[in-house]
Amino acid sequence: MGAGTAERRAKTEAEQGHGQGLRERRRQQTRAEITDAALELFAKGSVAATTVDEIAAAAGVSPRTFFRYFASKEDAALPVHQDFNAAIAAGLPSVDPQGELRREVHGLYGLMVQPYLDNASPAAQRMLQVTRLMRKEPSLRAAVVHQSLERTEEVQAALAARFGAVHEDALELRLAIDIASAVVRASFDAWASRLETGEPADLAAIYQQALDFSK
Amino acid sequence: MGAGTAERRAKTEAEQGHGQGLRERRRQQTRAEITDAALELFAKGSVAATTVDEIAAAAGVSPRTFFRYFASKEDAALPVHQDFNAAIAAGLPSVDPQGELRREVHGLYGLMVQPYLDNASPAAQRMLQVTRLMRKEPSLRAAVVHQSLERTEEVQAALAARFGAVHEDALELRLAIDIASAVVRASFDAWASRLETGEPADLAAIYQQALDFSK
DNA sequence: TGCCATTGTGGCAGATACTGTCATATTGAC
DNA sequence: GTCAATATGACAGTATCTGCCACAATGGCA
Repeated sequence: MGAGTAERRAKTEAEQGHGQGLRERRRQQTRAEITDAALELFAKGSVAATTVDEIAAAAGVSPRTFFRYFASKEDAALPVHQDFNAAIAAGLPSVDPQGELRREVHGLYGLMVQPYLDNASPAAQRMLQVTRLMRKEPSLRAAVVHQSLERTEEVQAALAARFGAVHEDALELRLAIDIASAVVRASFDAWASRLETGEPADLAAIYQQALDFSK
Repeated sequence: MGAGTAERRAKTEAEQGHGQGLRERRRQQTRAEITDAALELFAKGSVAATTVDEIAAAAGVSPRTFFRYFASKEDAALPVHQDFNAAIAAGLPSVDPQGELRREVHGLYGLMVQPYLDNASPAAQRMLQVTRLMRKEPSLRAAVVHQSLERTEEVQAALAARFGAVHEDALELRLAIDIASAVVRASFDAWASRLETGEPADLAAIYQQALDFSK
């Protein structure tokens, strides 16, 4: 295994260039396979009728491993919504502590829709697929709300620190976050709903409408 | 049918006056006992550390019976929030289909806070106890949001029918409901929060502040 | 008052979700 | 090439929740 080993090493380090090492890339791949399996099974049958064991088998991993990637079968179908956490984290530094509360928070949550403005993009197609499924599955909607709730608590803490004494009252901050979150969710829902019925739907326009209405 | 039969009939109907018969009253009593047991155990330990078996034992019923009353241990602590459904149902007829959407929906959801405006009332004390517990227990918060989500779907259907063609667009209706719901939840939370820290707190004033802020 | 349909309850078995732990294999750094 | 870190799988165990059945309590009706 002399030359073979060296070869393997070189390959490994080259791969670190984009994916942080083979290990991490393999992890992302497994994660994606679980998600694909879950979405397919959910679409074929239903969320309730699909077991974790089935998803794990379809993805080629053990049930135990499934739970190392996702906390529940619902979460397996919604990794898209975890990207939201990244979007929020990335946008936090841009929040102006002196700015108007509602405006700043809407600006922050508006980042969530950015990646999906082009209906034809793969990201948008994926999001549409999930949102469509969500419209039929109450348990998925509940899971999204659950994720949203957890995110809310973190965002509130982060924003409270950032706004400091300007908004020491938690009431308005919490409300601003919940409203911004509702605007985003309603926009995605309406977007998927309209495309489902064949209507043309522009996510940017829908989001703007929702935003205006919320004020 | 003799006089005896008539007498029994009358007695039965008299009981229906407050409790709809002994059966229903007994049911309410059992329900309350389960809730009390759950709240006590949750407060003593934590929601996660408390099992359904323990709650059932403390309430003097079998675990099987527990699940005939509540779908989960979290729900057992939150029957208060099911009163919301009754409040909404009662208020639906008063919604003006010609009125402004946001205004009407806020009017409807505002009914939820009505029973708790007097801080000293037993209902308010009970609500405070639950809300305080909720602030420490993420799983209870999640359960409340879950109940809220289910209620939302029903309310949306009812209001869509009531508003008819005036608001054929689901986006604004959904958003109005979600915002009104968030206003109520944030108000209760701030109310409990301020009383917890010893501050004076007027639920009516807080709700008004939240309402103004949301516009 | 007595009969009967309805309804509440408990016990049991079982499916499913999830977690801790250990042994094993793979990866990656030196 | 060796060793530490990490990923996986298998296993056992706990908790949630449901269907089913037998039994008891209730309430309508003759």
